[in-house]
Amino acid sequence: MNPISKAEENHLKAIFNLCEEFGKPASTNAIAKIMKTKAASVTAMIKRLSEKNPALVNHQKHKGASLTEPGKKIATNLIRKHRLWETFLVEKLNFSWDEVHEIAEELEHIKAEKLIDRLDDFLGRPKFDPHGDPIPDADGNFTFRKQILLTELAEHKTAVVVGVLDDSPSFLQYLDKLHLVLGAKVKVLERIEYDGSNRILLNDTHEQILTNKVCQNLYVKTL
Amino acid sequence: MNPISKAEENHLKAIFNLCEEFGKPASTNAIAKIMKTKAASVTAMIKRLSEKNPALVNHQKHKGASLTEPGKKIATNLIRKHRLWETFLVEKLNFSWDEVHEIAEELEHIKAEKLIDRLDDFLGRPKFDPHGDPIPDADGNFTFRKQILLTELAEHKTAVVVGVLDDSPSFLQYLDKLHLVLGAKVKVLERIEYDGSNRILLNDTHEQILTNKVCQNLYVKTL
DNA sequence: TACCGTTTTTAGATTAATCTAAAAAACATT
DNA sequence: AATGTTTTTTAGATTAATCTAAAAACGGTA
Ligand SMILES: [Mn+2]
Ligand SMILES: [Mn+2]
Ligand SMILES: [Mn+2]
Ligand SMILES: [Mn+2]
Repeated sequence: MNPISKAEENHLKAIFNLCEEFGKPASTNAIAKIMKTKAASVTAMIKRLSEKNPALVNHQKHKGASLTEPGKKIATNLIRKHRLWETFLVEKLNFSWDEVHEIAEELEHIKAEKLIDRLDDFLGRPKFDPHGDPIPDADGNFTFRKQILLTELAEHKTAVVVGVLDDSPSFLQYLDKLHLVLGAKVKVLERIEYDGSNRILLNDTHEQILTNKVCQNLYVKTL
Repeated sequence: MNPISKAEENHLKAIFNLCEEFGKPASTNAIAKIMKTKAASVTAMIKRLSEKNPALVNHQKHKGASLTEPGKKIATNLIRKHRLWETFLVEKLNFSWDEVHEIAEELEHIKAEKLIDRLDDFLGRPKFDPHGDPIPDADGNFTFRKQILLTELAEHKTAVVVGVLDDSPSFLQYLDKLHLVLGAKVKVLERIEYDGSNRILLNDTHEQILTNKVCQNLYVKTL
């Protein structure tokens, strides 16, 4: 019964992410939305995953799904693989940060522990991926980093861009246009009350306006 | 009807290789053997592939299968991907030549033209893979190289190892043990009539005996 | 607490990819 | 040409992964 299929892996990852985000079991509907399938299909999948040996998800009817320890192990390993491949694509193959997610979505399902460990070495055991998301180590431990949204940075304070909340291609491309790449230095010169937009100083040199929406999706770390 | 599945791709590759090797349509049984399935399953798959739009295989009942031009395009592109990934694994991730086939068997199915072209660039557009097999370019053209089996090299002649016919891990590992890697220089000192074994001089320094079976699976190129 | 809208599950169907067993066709050998 | 063996195809079944439609359960509000 063992080898885990791509569909099963993607469900596990969806459940993991939803549980992390909301701190409670993932609903059938929410999972279906991520998987681009229907709630009925998710119910069937959850049933199969919870009957695996060992069980990969916990599930009581109408109460949502969460992962067991073996399930979490698989999910974090998928995230590890996804983020390492994204890093490879950006660092070694010169892809831009908005192009790599889709491809990594496929590469993450390649099953060869040795491959991913060698890739990790080749990349110099990076701790964060091109979007600033932490890459779990082989044991599933994430590196925690104190970060806040740019909307939470006090006026007149300076910080460095370290990640994004929204990682959609359109947002990432827009950030490129604004020169807001990882590592960029931003100082909040003025927060405009009227519409929540922010006048910022970029890399000590350029002044520009960032909408509230942009600032709500940018993670920064104070110096 | 379009996106081609992994199972379909593997069948196309099997048909391509069989047609190349024997110069005639591939039999259901031969394909089944490569795919590790049954003849009945292959018949079903061939039917589906020949009813695709465009058709990928030519097939008349009881007469074997061969590829159409669109089918050949897909097959050579798979071979290109397989061999580029093998090269990546050996050159960049320090895998040995006997470990890479299985992993490449999975990686070859990742669908992203840009990925494979970038990988090709990253590797320096190699013409041959770690087993000495030619890597087709993006248009499907293979680099031809004049090569013979070591059994065909005349006594007292010198040549360089450029490839293997058998690429099974056990043979490759045995070659490593014999220091018969790609690029090694071999001179046939004596061909022993009794059992077809060969006394050779390796890299101008070491003398050793190679069985007929080994020599029948080693490609060399005269200087 | 009874009702109503929403969410989840069940029931039943479909498609791809495989299997086994049986029938049909092709091939080979007297 | 007749017969027997091998190969290929057909028929029918199975499993994973999905769907739609209907039934059941849940949760909030009157
Ligand atoms: Mn995925
Ligand atoms: Mn990422
Ligand atoms: Mn393959
Ligand atoms: Mn190879």
